[in-house]
Amino acid sequence: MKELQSEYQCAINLVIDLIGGKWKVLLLWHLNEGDKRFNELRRTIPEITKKMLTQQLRELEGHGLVKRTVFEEVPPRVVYSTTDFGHRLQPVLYGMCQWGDDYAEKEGIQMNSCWTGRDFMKNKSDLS
Amino acid sequence: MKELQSEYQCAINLVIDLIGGKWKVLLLWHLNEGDKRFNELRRTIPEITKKMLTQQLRELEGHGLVKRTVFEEVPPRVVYSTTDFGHRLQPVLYGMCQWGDDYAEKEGIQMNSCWTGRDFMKNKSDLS
DNA sequence: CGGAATCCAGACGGATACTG
DNA sequence: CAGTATCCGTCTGGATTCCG
Repeated sequence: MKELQSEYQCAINLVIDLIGGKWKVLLLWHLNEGDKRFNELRRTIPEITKKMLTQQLRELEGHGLVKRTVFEEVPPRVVYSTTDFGHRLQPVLYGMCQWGDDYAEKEGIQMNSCWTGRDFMKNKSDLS
Repeated sequence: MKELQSEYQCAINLVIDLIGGKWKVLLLWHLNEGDKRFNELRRTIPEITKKMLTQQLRELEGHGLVKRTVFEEVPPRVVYSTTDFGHRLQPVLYGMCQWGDDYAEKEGIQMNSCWTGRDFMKNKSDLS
């Protein structure tokens, strides 16, 4: 488990320690859609291994960005969701996504089935 | 040099490839304050080694987020700045910083001299 | 001043086997 | 189903030295 420092020069450094790395932002993004089970996340992100998924979810949980709920059933069911604080990151993730979309368009990079910034926008206006 | 994929599942993945890692977000954040020379960046971020600084700046340049300008003088002078597109990420970085500040406050983490989201806010209202 | 080259440790990530 | 445990290779990042 990655320990935070007791002191930071700049908030950006803290943010990098909290959500840096290859998977965390992606996990938070997908969890913002709604609660997800372990294997549901694996299907959503096929490239991640069980080991990495467990590890990253545990760190997010440890830093209070993700909540892990265990239902004592057989077979066991575990549901992951963002905490209120983790959820507060959503506008930022959304901004990142939009910026990424713009970059992809500018550079002619193909974007696939996944939930993108534009989809999100469309979805929001559908709701209103 | 990290090559981008020709196709992405999700814009977030593209964004991670563009500005992921330990240094890029921090560099873009500092470059948004204004153009900076190589050793100026080193002083701003004392923990980064020359190798990493060069490497990360080159990748940012290669992806069109940072511009590198060489002045043919003795001693040589090289100035780095954000491109227009790199600059478009600023609101996102600002949002990250604010969120990080909130986290630090919530968790009682000390924040130091560096340019933070709040400082930025203060600065903007000073200008207006 | 602004790098490049080299070497090395540790983090990251894959495969496989096992478990309540 | 939702993990743990272990082994192992790759690869990123850090320290140091050298260079025009």
